Amino acid sequence: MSEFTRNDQELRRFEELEQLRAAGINPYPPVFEKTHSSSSILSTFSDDQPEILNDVTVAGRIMAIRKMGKATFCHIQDAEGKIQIYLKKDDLPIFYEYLHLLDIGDIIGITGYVFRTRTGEVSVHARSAMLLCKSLTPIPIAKEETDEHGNKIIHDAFADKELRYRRRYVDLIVNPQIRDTFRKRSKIISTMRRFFDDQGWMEVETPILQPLYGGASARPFVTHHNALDIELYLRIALELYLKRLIVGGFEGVYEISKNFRNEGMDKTHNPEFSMLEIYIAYKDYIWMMEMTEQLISTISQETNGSQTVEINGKTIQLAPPYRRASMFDLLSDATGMNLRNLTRDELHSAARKLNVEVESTASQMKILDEIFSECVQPSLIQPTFVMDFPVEMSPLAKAHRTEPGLVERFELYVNGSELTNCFTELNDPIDQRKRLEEQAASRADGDDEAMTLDEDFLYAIEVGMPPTAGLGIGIDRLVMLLTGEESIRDVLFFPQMKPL
RNA sequence: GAUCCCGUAGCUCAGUGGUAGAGCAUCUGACUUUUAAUCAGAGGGCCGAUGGUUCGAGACCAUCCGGGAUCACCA
Repeated sequence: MSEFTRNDQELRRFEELEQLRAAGINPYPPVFEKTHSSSSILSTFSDDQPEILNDVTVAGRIMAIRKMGKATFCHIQDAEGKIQIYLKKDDLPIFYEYLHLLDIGDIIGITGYVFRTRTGEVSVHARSAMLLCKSLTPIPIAKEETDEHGNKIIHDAFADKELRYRRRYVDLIVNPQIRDTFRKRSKIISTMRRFFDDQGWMEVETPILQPLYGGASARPFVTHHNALDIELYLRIALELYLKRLIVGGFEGVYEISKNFRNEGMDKTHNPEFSMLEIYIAYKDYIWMMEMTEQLISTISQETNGSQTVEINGKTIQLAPPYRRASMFDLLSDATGMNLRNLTRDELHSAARKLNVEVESTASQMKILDEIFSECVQPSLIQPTFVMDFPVEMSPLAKAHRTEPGLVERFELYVNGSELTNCFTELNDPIDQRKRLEEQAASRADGDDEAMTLDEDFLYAIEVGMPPTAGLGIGIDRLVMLLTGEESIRDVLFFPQMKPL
């Protein structure tokens, strides 16, 4: 980036690097053996028995230097936090000679004993010190102050959102509190895996590059395979391949992986995003509701040590059971109208009465969806299973066992947004073909998000899939819920950005 | 795609028509338990880009580029 226009601070660091090399110091040694982390020292230290920590070796990035002539204090930051280092010229005659060549951002290793300073901070008094990595470009310096009320004040924080996303590695150094979000993300996914593995369900991998895409309504990314000279699509969902594996005889399979959708970006959409999909043979969506409750509450407990989360002053209760309500009951509760089995014209006039704006060309499903999004969805703060959708909205879900025109499907809403999607999977090959042919027809009519007709998938369903329940969870949104982050960009290390 | 806001030093920001500023960071000096260390001094800028108005533009106008927020699209 600044490859050709180094600023004065960078140029000076290059000079320092040469001086260090000239002095016989390797600025990039290959290995360093730590014995302690910053947090382990801080939690172990005892004023009564300081000798317990008489010989510790720590390493980290220099975040602050306070030089006082023949003694210097600095703070180093490692994966777990910061600790103060006390460097005294008398104890480190050689290291102290080139201390002036070190900067904030450099990584050093220290061996010494732990003590408490006069002002009360547990610190490492260095007996030896060495440079582990010379930093050639300055990082923004955030300074923290604690005022008389104990409030933490941060000065000169690295706050430019764009730069923070583009240079996440700097963000992670300078704003280490965001590491917690990503630790939680990792914990959420590992807890999920363990939950499934404990049940004997198998993690699988299916193609990302697909000759046909399906399993959701979305526009795909297109790429090209040179050797075969064909177009390939980046998958928009995992569903159709995972169902093929249920056909193949596995009775519980799941995949946690990226999906790709070629659509707009905003606070809840990134072009690539992480999904869990899981399919369990011989189960239905009622069973899957209970499983989902157990899964979400377990993940919350493991991640936050609690089954409630606070978001914008709202306390959200994630302990089971969750409210269950049919889509049309929720609609009639919210609007005072029965919207089931209405014609398109009737739905248009209902939308007008409700002040819900819809395009004049909107289909029945589109209008229902709009009314639901406007009138019902924002009120679904506590976890709610919204059940039993119109068949036209769900071409891969099984017809409802008692309600004509509906399918056995639920979406779990929490804090006003959709978190999961589930159905009793359609395994009637005749019905499945009919539904996908209808999709193909609306596709031919210009709906470029309607599903494509995947003959091989239909063949698999004809071979025969046992009764099966399937569940999808948007991992990023789950992470947002459990970390309180309001933008998907804040739960992705490297959100999609426009190229510079 | 629409509307609003933003773009000035490495970072955070001030500067509403008259010689480019502050704090931190950086450099020099002092200081052997400091902690936003302190004290004394110094360097650092194509004010996002281009065009215009003006005697004079960082500021006003236009266009463009980049970003943010809200909305629309999108599950």
